[in-house]
Amino acid sequence: MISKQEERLEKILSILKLSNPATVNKLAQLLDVSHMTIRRDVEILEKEKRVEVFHGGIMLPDSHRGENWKEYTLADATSIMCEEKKRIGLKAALMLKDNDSLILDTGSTTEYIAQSLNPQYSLSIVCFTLNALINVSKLKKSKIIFPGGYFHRNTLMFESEEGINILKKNRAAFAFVSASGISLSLGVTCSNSYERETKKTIMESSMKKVLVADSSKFDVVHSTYFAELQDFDALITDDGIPDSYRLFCKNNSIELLTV
Amino acid sequence: MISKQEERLEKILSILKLSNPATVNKLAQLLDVSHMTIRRDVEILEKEKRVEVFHGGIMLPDSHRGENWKEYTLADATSIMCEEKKRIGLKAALMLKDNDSLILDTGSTTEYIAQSLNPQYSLSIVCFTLNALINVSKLKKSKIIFPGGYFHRNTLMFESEEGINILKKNRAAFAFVSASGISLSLGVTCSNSYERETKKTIMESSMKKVLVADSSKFDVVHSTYFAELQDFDALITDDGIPDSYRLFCKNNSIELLTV
DNA sequence: AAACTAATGTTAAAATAATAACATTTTAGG
DNA sequence: CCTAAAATGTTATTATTTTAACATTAGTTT
Repeated sequence: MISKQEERLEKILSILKLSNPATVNKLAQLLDVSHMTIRRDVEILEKEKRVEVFHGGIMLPDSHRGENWKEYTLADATSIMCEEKKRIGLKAALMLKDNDSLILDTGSTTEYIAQSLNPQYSLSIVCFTLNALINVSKLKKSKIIFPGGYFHRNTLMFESEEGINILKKNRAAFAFVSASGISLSLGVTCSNSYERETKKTIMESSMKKVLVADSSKFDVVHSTYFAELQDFDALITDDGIPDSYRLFCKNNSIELLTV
Repeated sequence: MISKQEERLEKILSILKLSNPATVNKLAQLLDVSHMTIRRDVEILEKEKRVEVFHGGIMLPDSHRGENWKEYTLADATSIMCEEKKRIGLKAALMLKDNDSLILDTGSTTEYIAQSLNPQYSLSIVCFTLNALINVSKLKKSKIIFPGGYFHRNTLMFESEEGINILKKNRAAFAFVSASGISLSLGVTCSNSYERETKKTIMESSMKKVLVADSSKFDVVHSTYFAELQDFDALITDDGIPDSYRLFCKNNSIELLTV
């Protein structure tokens, strides 16, 4: 025998699937019971982790929706320089106009670019990471090229010799390149040697090369060298960077955008 | 000139992307403004249909959320033969043991295979579609190879000459191949010509070739021919298939698994 | 810099939601 | 059919959120 309550629990979940979140009163009205009954039901569902409750509403937990991004993102709201990265990403996206082509390098900053791209534009986008791919695949009007290869779980990057060959066949108006270290004396570096060939090829295939990096990356050196700062046409960062870099950009006619 | 308010509006949307829904107070605290400022901002966003407001919180409308996982799946619970496909997918996944290698073809049935793979196993997986990739990327112990290339939005498939080359470098114990038509006289067919090269190469690179297809695909022909039924070592389907195929499998020592 | 305007902040009152205690109804067992 | 227990409903209280009116601050113009 199935109890009335069990039936209601399922009905509540069904309702939530269709309109998430819902209020206690709405559920009470729909199921024709008092708000306290709904509260008691919801309490059970919450203990079983089947719903999440907050003041004013009930909703399905992330895991029961498509929303469990955490698996596919490097962009963590609690991470350092998160706000700066978001601003940098937005600034980069705003450089583009309809019908532009771009190459998106790896990293969390470039993920914010992907999130900020205008869905109304018909862009041509090349990218290399699962997090970027998931974001750009939503852009219905844009053409997506994903060179692919072997998966590196920590960076969510795919890379291969053949992927490089696909990249070499393509050209882009813009390349948005990330870095984990930028130094005036030792150049621009990243953390993983497998990134090097891709990054170098990105630079060779694009017209306007834009370095995107928050200020924590400056005067920092990582293991793998892939470019000099003067190889870039523009730099988007936040205003925490040392003055020496401002001067260097001025002297080398690198467009400096601080957000 | 971009106003402070416009900046905040974007920030609010960014925050919502990462934690949906959010309360007015949370936003006020994060953005370091008063709750009234947030309210006035949210009012604007609501008028522009960019957020939805309810007593106790603000959230992104469905279309702007990660919740629309429909973007990344071919497996629609309301589609025909859905239950059969799920059972076929599970049966296929159960053929595997730890440390096995496999190639996952395109389609909704193979998506169910991806969903059914054992996360405890250390598998080596090659796949070609975004929907499969999103599922297998969760398998933390498995190695993922994604040949990549040009994106076809309707099938979520990526394909390219270079992708084929990556595939040729790899071998797998199992290939799970899908089809949109199976006929004794006209062979095994799919709907898109761009799938052909990939499918043929999958067959060449794998030891045990398993055709996965629900019974609605039998005695059906589609535009692109890529294999004969006897090229397969096993067939997983439901028991709605015509007897002629049962006989054919027996005569050609194709292992027939019905679920 | 003064005056004006727009934006933001403060506060208190009103509306809504959550909680708790108790009343009523329903259900199951004898 | 009666009783006890469980489930549900009612009501009052408390907590939270929303609204609205007004005060303050920041930005612009002259």
